[in-house]
Amino acid sequence: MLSFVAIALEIPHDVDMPQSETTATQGVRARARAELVAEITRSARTQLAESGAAALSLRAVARDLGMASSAIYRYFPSRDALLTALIIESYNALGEACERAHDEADPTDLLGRWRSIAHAARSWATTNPHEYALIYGSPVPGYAAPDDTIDPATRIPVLLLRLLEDVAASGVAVPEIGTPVSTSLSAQVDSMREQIGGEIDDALLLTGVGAWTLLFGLLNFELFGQFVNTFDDAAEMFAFQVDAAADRLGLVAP
Amino acid sequence: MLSFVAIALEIPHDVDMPQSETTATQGVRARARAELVAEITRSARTQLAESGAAALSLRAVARDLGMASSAIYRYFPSRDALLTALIIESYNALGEACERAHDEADPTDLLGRWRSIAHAARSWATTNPHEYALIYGSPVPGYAAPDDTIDPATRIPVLLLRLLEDVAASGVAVPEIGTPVSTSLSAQVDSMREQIGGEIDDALLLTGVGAWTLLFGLLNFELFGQFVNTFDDAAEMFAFQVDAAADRLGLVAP
DNA sequence: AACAAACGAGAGCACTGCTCTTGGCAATGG
DNA sequence: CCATTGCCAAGAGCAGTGCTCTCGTTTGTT
Repeated sequence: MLSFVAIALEIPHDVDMPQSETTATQGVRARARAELVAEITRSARTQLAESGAAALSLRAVARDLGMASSAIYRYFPSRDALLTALIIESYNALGEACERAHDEADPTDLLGRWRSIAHAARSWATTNPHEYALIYGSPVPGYAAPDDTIDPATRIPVLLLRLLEDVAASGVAVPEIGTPVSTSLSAQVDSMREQIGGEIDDALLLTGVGAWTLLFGLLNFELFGQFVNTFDDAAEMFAFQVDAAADRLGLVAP
Repeated sequence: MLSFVAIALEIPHDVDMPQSETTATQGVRARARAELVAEITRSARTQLAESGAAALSLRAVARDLGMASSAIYRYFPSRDALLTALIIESYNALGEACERAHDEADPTDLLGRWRSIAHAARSWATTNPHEYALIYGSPVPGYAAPDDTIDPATRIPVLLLRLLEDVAASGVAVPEIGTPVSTSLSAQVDSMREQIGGEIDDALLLTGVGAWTLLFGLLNFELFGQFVNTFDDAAEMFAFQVDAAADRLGLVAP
């Protein structure tokens, strides 16, 4: 059967589980429930890491946990809900890995911070390819990402925006872009700047979006097999393109 | 039942179907077989376009064609084989769309040729999102792309390389890259240049890879929902980044 | 005409997500 | 303190899937 004792100790990434607000006061009932939810996601995460998202089976996690498949539905209303939990976990794991790498870098070394983020992202993606595919690959069939996922998904953009703000504040000269910004695009950038409330000018922001897009374009190409037979050691190509993007942002070693 | 007559007329893209080498001489048997294969892929393609790859069901196409599900296995050994045929078709459709757009542009207008390719790719991707996801999204579960797919997949890289060769031959000054090329990466580029046999120097080739990666990174972000709530009109962002990449390649309007 | 290969249909297996019902246990209210 | 209410696990069952095997039938070749 289930062993409730050893479970609460090993919840890997701190994903906001539905463990209400009370942990001990609200009785053992709610706690056992939270632990079981964690146990289900743990088993599902293992299955995802081994075989990928499409092979994730509710019945298999039920077997793994030694319970009836129908009992899973007491904790997750559908397979998509379980997948959503895994998506949120993956976004948070990737975001946390990048944030930690970023925060370990010298704050005054803007180039080092950018490199840390980029290589942390690649490191996480290559060691967790199925989780990466889950969040940056094609969305699962007819599955629309619920609102719960957009917040964890913004961790990396937010992190990059923090970096861009420091770039803007540092006063380094961002290379000119030889491309005019249409009024429509400028309006979009304005509304975006309003949301984040920083002081990043159009050129830097748009170049940053390009760097962000290139970063994950590289990871997609590497992990989804577009580089095979051509750049089999994608690490070198990745490092180069990351540095090239940094150059466009005006990032230089201190 | 099946209507063999009207089928052979509307095979959309010229995918190399297993129609042996003889079309009329080898009897009606082989022809009926080829037509049925085409009919199966046609139905599967419709189902893919409507509901996505994961929802593609062999039994559903069998029902659509009015035949037993087991009969499908006379033509495709597995569901993955059917998916592979659709992947090849999609690669060819996208490649052909880009090639046609490219060939319609003024050959001396290098910027126009790049823009044509990029916007043709986006146009195809946005009108065929499920097909796009099939080839540029996460690979289906434990499914390894067979060798038949790598050839159609190279159509776009080949097309871009053709363009880069003309850029190199045109003698326009490609902007310097402020990033050193490691010896290991240089070796990879050398072996790649050996395969394609052109005269594109390291900087141009690597910048081209960056442009190629950025192009599909943008499409992935747009189609897989990473731009929602931020750049809802991804067309503007796409056009800007495409032009910015062109600028890095030294492409200018004639 | 005889034979062999290809073929379509059906039954069946193991699997999936999901629903409904049944019976037991825990937490709370009178 | 007992009874009621709600939570929970389990089982059966439904509709669907990919895939296999067998069994007649059709088709093409010798």
